[in-house]
Amino acid sequence: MGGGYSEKLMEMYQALFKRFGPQHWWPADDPFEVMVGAVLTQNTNWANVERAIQNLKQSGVLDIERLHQMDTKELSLLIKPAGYYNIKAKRLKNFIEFLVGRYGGDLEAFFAQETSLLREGLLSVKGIGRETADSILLYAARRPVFVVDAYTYRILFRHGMVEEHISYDEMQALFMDNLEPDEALFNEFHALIVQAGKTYCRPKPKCEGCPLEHWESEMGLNIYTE
DNA sequence: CACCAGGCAAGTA
DNA sequence: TACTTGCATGGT
Repeated sequence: MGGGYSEKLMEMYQALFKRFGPQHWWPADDPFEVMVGAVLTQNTNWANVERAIQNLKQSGVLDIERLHQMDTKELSLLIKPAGYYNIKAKRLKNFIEFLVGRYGGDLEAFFAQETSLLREGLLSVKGIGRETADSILLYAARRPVFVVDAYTYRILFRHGMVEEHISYDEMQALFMDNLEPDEALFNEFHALIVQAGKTYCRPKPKCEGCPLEHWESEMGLNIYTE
Protein backbone atom coordinates (compact mmCIF):
# COMPACT_ATOMS: atom_id res chain seq x y z
CA MET A 1 0.00 0.00 0.00
CA GLY A 2 2.78 2.41 0.86
CA GLY A 3 4.75 1.55 -2.26
CA GLY A 4 7.19 -0.49 -0.22
CA TYR A 5 7.99 2.44 2.03
CA SER A 6 7.88 0.36 5.19
CA GLU A 7 10.86 -1.71 4.12
CA LYS A 8 12.74 1.26 2.68
CA LEU A 9 12.30 3.32 5.81
CA MET A 10 13.41 0.51 8.09
CA GLU A 11 16.44 -0.17 5.89
CA MET A 12 17.26 3.53 6.08
CA TYR A 13 16.88 3.46 9.85
CA GLN A 14 19.13 0.42 10.21
CA ALA A 15 21.79 1.98 7.99
CA LEU A 16 21.72 5.25 9.90
CA PHE A 17 21.87 3.51 13.26
CA LYS A 18 24.76 1.34 12.10
CA ARG A 19 26.64 4.42 10.90
CA PHE A 20 25.91 6.86 13.77
CA GLY A 21 24.77 4.79 16.75
CA PRO A 22 22.27 5.86 19.41
CA GLN A 23 21.78 9.64 19.60
CA HIS A 24 20.33 9.89 23.13
CA TRP A 25 17.79 12.58 22.32
CA TRP A 26 16.42 14.88 23.69
CA PRO A 27 19.46 16.27 25.55
CA ALA A 28 17.63 17.78 28.54
CA ASP A 29 17.06 17.07 32.24
CA ASP A 30 13.26 17.04 32.15
CA PRO A 31 10.21 17.55 29.90
CA PHE A 32 9.97 21.26 30.61
CA GLU A 33 13.55 21.79 29.52
CA VAL A 34 12.71 19.88 26.34
CA MET A 35 9.83 22.26 25.63
CA VAL A 36 11.94 25.37 26.20
CA GLY A 37 14.71 23.93 24.04
CA ALA A 38 12.22 23.09 21.30
CA VAL A 39 11.26 26.76 20.98
CA LEU A 40 14.82 28.04 21.30
CA THR A 41 16.18 25.71 18.62
CA GLN A 42 13.87 26.99 15.90
CA ASN A 43 16.17 27.57 12.91
CA THR A 44 19.08 27.71 15.32
CA ASN A 45 22.23 25.71 15.97
CA TRP A 46 21.87 23.56 19.09
CA ALA A 47 25.16 24.81 20.55
CA ASN A 48 23.67 28.30 20.74
CA VAL A 49 20.55 26.92 22.41
CA GLU A 50 22.71 25.25 25.04
CA ARG A 51 24.21 28.58 26.04
CA ALA A 52 20.77 30.09 26.40
CA ILE A 53 19.57 27.16 28.51
CA GLN A 54 22.70 27.40 30.65
CA ASN A 55 21.91 31.07 31.25
CA LEU A 56 18.39 30.13 32.35
CA LYS A 57 19.68 27.39 34.65
CA GLN A 58 22.37 29.55 36.22
CA SER A 59 19.81 32.26 36.84
CA GLY A 60 17.56 29.65 38.45
CA VAL A 61 14.60 30.55 36.27
CA LEU A 62 14.14 27.38 34.25
CA ASP A 63 10.69 26.59 35.60
CA ILE A 64 7.16 27.63 34.79
CA GLU A 65 6.50 29.89 37.75
CA ARG A 66 9.74 31.82 37.50
CA LEU A 67 9.36 32.31 33.78
CA HIS A 68 5.77 33.34 34.28
CA GLN A 69 6.83 36.06 36.70
CA MET A 70 9.76 37.25 34.64
CA ASP A 71 9.65 40.26 32.40
CA THR A 72 9.83 39.43 28.70
CA LYS A 73 12.68 41.86 28.21
CA GLU A 74 14.71 40.23 30.97
CA LEU A 75 14.02 36.80 29.50
CA SER A 76 15.13 37.96 26.06
CA LEU A 77 18.53 38.95 27.44
CA LEU A 78 19.06 35.53 29.03
CA ILE A 79 18.25 33.66 25.81
CA LYS A 80 20.17 36.07 23.60
CA PRO A 81 22.79 33.51 22.45
CA ALA A 82 20.02 31.46 20.82
CA GLY A 83 19.27 34.23 18.35
CA TYR A 84 15.87 35.75 17.46
CA TYR A 85 15.83 36.51 21.15
CA ASN A 86 13.03 39.08 21.14
CA ILE A 87 10.56 36.89 19.28
CA LYS A 88 11.61 33.74 21.11
CA ALA A 89 11.13 35.42 24.49
CA LYS A 90 7.60 36.30 23.39
CA ARG A 91 7.01 32.76 22.14
CA LEU A 92 8.16 31.26 25.44
CA LYS A 93 5.92 33.68 27.32
CA ASN A 94 2.99 32.75 25.07
CA PHE A 95 3.57 29.09 25.84
CA ILE A 96 3.94 29.70 29.59
CA GLU A 97 0.77 31.78 29.60
CA PHE A 98 -1.03 28.94 27.83
CA LEU A 99 0.18 26.37 30.38
CA VAL A 100 -0.63 28.57 33.38
CA GLY A 101 -3.92 29.84 32.05
CA ARG A 102 -5.34 26.49 31.01
CA TYR A 103 -3.59 23.99 33.29
CA GLY A 104 -2.51 26.04 36.28
CA GLY A 105 1.08 25.50 35.19
CA ASP A 106 0.68 21.79 35.94
CA LEU A 107 2.56 19.83 33.29
CA GLU A 108 1.08 16.53 34.48
CA ALA A 109 -2.37 17.93 33.85
CA PHE A 110 -1.32 19.23 30.48
CA PHE A 111 0.14 15.90 29.40
CA ALA A 112 -2.91 13.97 30.63
CA GLN A 113 -4.66 14.36 27.28
CA GLU A 114 -4.96 12.45 24.09
CA THR A 115 -2.20 13.14 21.61
CA SER A 116 -4.44 14.85 19.06
CA LEU A 117 -5.80 17.25 21.68
CA LEU A 118 -2.31 17.94 23.00
CA ARG A 119 -1.15 18.78 19.49
CA GLU A 120 -4.14 21.02 18.88
CA GLY A 121 -3.38 22.94 22.07
CA LEU A 122 0.30 23.32 21.25
CA LEU A 123 -0.47 24.60 17.75
CA SER A 124 -2.83 27.19 19.20
CA VAL A 125 0.15 28.91 20.82
CA LYS A 126 1.65 31.70 18.70
CA GLY A 127 5.21 30.63 18.07
CA ILE A 128 4.65 26.87 18.16
CA GLY A 129 4.33 25.39 14.72
CA ARG A 130 4.11 21.78 13.59
CA GLU A 131 7.73 20.79 14.03
CA THR A 132 8.00 22.37 17.47
CA ALA A 133 4.68 20.85 18.54
CA ASP A 134 5.67 17.40 17.30
CA SER A 135 9.09 17.67 18.96
CA ILE A 136 7.34 18.40 22.24
CA LEU A 137 4.90 15.53 21.70
CA LEU A 138 7.68 13.05 20.94
CA TYR A 139 10.50 14.16 23.22
CA ALA A 140 8.64 15.69 26.17
CA ALA A 141 5.29 13.88 26.18
CA ARG A 142 6.85 10.73 24.71
CA ARG A 143 4.06 10.12 22.22
CA PRO A 144 4.68 8.13 19.01
CA VAL A 145 4.61 11.19 16.73
CA PHE A 146 7.14 11.53 13.91
CA VAL A 147 9.01 14.83 13.74
CA VAL A 148 9.69 16.21 10.26
CA ASP A 149 12.38 18.81 9.65
CA ALA A 150 14.37 20.37 6.82
CA TYR A 151 16.84 17.47 6.82
CA THR A 152 14.00 14.99 6.38
CA TYR A 153 12.89 16.73 3.17
CA ARG A 154 16.42 17.13 1.88
CA ILE A 155 17.53 13.57 2.50
CA LEU A 156 14.40 11.85 1.20
CA PHE A 157 14.21 14.09 -1.86
CA ARG A 158 17.86 13.62 -2.77
CA HIS A 159 17.41 9.89 -2.47
CA GLY A 160 14.46 9.97 -4.82
CA MET A 161 11.97 8.84 -2.19
CA VAL A 162 9.61 11.84 -2.42
CA GLU A 163 8.70 14.73 -4.70
CA GLU A 164 10.22 18.07 -3.87
CA HIS A 165 8.06 20.44 -1.75
CA ILE A 166 5.59 17.91 -0.39
CA SER A 167 3.74 19.23 2.65
CA TYR A 168 4.71 18.66 6.26
CA ASP A 169 1.62 16.55 6.78
CA GLU A 170 2.39 14.41 3.75
CA MET A 171 5.95 13.81 4.88
CA GLN A 172 4.81 12.97 8.39
CA ALA A 173 2.20 10.57 7.00
CA LEU A 174 4.86 8.86 4.91
CA PHE A 175 6.57 7.80 8.13
CA MET A 176 3.57 7.30 10.36
CA ASP A 177 1.49 5.35 7.83
CA ASN A 178 4.36 3.00 7.08
CA LEU A 179 5.91 2.42 10.50
CA GLU A 180 4.52 1.02 13.72
CA PRO A 181 3.71 3.79 16.23
CA ASP A 182 6.89 3.20 18.21
CA GLU A 183 7.95 6.14 20.33
CA ALA A 184 11.49 4.82 20.83
CA LEU A 185 11.88 4.21 17.09
CA PHE A 186 10.60 7.67 16.16
CA ASN A 187 12.85 9.23 18.79
CA GLU A 188 15.98 7.62 17.40
CA PHE A 189 14.98 7.91 13.74
CA HIS A 190 14.48 11.67 13.75
CA ALA A 191 17.67 12.23 15.73
CA LEU A 192 19.59 10.08 13.26
CA ILE A 193 18.15 12.01 10.31
CA VAL A 194 19.38 15.24 11.87
CA GLN A 195 22.83 13.80 12.50
CA ALA A 196 23.06 12.37 8.98
CA GLY A 197 21.85 15.65 7.49
CA LYS A 198 24.44 17.64 9.39
CA THR A 199 27.16 15.25 8.26
CA TYR A 200 26.29 14.60 4.62
CA CYS A 201 23.28 16.52 3.37
CA ARG A 202 23.94 20.25 3.48
CA PRO A 203 21.64 22.68 1.64
CA LYS A 204 24.28 23.26 -1.01
CA PRO A 205 25.94 19.91 -1.38
CA LYS A 206 29.68 20.05 -1.67
CA CYS A 207 29.71 16.86 -3.63
CA GLU A 208 28.40 16.88 -7.18
CA GLY A 209 25.04 15.29 -7.61
CA CYS A 210 23.42 14.11 -4.45
CA PRO A 211 22.00 11.43 -4.17
CA LEU A 212 25.30 11.02 -2.85
CA GLU A 213 28.42 9.17 -3.51
CA HIS A 214 28.93 10.07 0.12
CA TRP A 215 26.02 8.02 1.33
CA GLU A 216 27.01 5.12 -0.82
CA SER A 217 30.69 4.95 0.02
CA GLU A 218 30.52 5.99 3.65
CA MET A 219 27.17 4.64 4.69
CA GLY A 220 26.38 1.83 2.30
CA LEU A 221 23.13 3.51 1.37
CA ASN A 222 23.12 2.84 -2.34
CA ILE A 223 19.88 1.04 -1.64
CA TYR A 224 18.18 4.48 -1.68
CA THR A 225 19.41 5.66 -5.02
CA GLU A 226 17.39 3.02 -6.83
C1' DC B 1 33.92 37.08 3.20
C1' DA B 2 29.62 33.69 2.59
C1' DC B 3 26.93 30.25 4.53
C1' DC B 4 24.40 27.77 7.90
C1' DA B 5 21.59 26.31 12.08
C1' DG B 6 16.96 20.62 15.30
C1' DG B 7 11.07 27.39 12.28
C1' DC B 8 7.35 30.48 12.58
C1' DA B 9 4.14 34.16 11.59
C1' DA B 10 2.50 37.70 8.79
C1' DG B 11 1.97 39.71 4.49
C1' DT B 12 1.13 39.43 -0.52
C1' DA B 13 -0.72 37.52 -4.99
C1' DT C 1 -2.56 27.58 -1.86
C1' DA C 2 2.16 29.24 -2.75
C1' DC C 3 5.63 32.32 -2.36
C1' DT C 4 8.34 36.22 0.34
C1' DT C 5 10.28 38.52 4.31
C1' DG C 6 11.82 39.50 9.16
C1' DC C 7 13.75 37.65 13.04
C1' DA C 8 19.71 37.32 15.11
C1' DT C 9 23.44 34.91 17.41
C1' DG C 10 27.68 32.28 16.82
C1' DG C 11 30.47 28.65 14.38
C1' DT C 12 32.92 27.18 10.08
